[in-house]
Amino acid sequence: MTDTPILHVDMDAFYASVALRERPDLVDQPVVVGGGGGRGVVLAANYVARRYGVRSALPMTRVRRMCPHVVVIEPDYATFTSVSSSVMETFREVTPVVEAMSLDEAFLDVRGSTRRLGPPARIAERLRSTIHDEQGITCSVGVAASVSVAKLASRRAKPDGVIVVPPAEVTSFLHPLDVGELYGVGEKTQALLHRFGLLTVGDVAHTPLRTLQRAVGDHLGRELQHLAWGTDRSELTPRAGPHEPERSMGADETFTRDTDDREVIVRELLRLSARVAGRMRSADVAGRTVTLKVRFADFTTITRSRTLPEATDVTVEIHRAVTRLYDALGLQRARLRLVGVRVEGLVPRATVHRQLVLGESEHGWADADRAVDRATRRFGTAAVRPASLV
DNA sequence: TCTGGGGTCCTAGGACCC
DNA sequence: TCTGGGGTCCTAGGACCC
Repeated sequence: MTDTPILHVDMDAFYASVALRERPDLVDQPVVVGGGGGRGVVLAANYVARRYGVRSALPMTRVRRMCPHVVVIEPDYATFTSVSSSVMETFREVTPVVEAMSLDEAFLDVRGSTRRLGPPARIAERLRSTIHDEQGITCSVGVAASVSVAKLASRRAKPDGVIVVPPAEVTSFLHPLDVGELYGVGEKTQALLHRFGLLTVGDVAHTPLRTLQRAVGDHLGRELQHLAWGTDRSELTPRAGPHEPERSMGADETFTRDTDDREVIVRELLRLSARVAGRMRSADVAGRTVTLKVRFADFTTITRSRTLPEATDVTVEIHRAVTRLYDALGLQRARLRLVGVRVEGLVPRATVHRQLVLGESEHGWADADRAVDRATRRFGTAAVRPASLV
């Protein structure tokens, strides 16, 4: 038995590390993976680039100013996904209790593995060397009794290290940290807590629950108190992939240039509706609530949603719903930066029984979609498009 | 030439029902 | 006639995570 059964394994600069396997000549140069053109942001930066202050989510325009000789590599998701699958397989050779958080990180519960493989720290090193040998990338591992402490430990261990935080050391590890380090505390909540004079995790730990809840709300207040004492969950939910099954599916796209042209916008909504509906059909789900997202040139963002009488996975129906929502906004000359389409309330398609309204005949759009799906599978996405997109 | 795209969860108010 | 909870659904926004 072990008192630190939770491992958090996190690949170091995952996308950048994978990209650099193909370009070993670049390892000593600042490299970022991300959309190079126009309005992209950094997906991952290697550690050389980080010395210039380059971080994930930074606009590429700023990156080029900070580090003019940076090398920008376009993301190759197919490769990222396949490396991720192999890494997750490696995890499962250690324990069946793996909770994947994303392509590049997962929690492992090794309670059942210590008899066979030794203490958690040894398991962590074994994982690290296997992944390094098989995939040519490094990772860091945090080991603790609970999920959030393990996660903070892996961050501290980066890059290419392991940190074990035994129960007796949890508070001395956690309490000096800034509140912003806690999971669920982002920029806004950090600023709020700082304004209340709560700077460190220790400050939060020693604040009465009621006070905390008045500041950040009932739910988050309680959550923070647990995080601050390391008494968050230690049970994992084994999951094969990052999200499974999904509660919503959506797609959005930033225009290369802001636009107020209804025709351009409605056509983009069709493209996005087709993308979302297609993914819903391949996942065998349908959904009732359709949401339009609009981001204006000044970056303010609004959403408008509509719940349909019946769940759908039909491109034309989703497109019709978001187009109505868009028209109902009554925009005049407002320039849009981004539009998005999302369908929520997903249920297995098999549970959806369409009731045809009396007097309304089946339009055949669902059949048309399935024909498109078949053609797409045979000839690729470029082969079949709605007429207005050709 | 600032600020992507995929998600999840929480809050809060109003409608509606019991 | 006045006063009430509780629960669920819908909508909009916001914060957060990777």
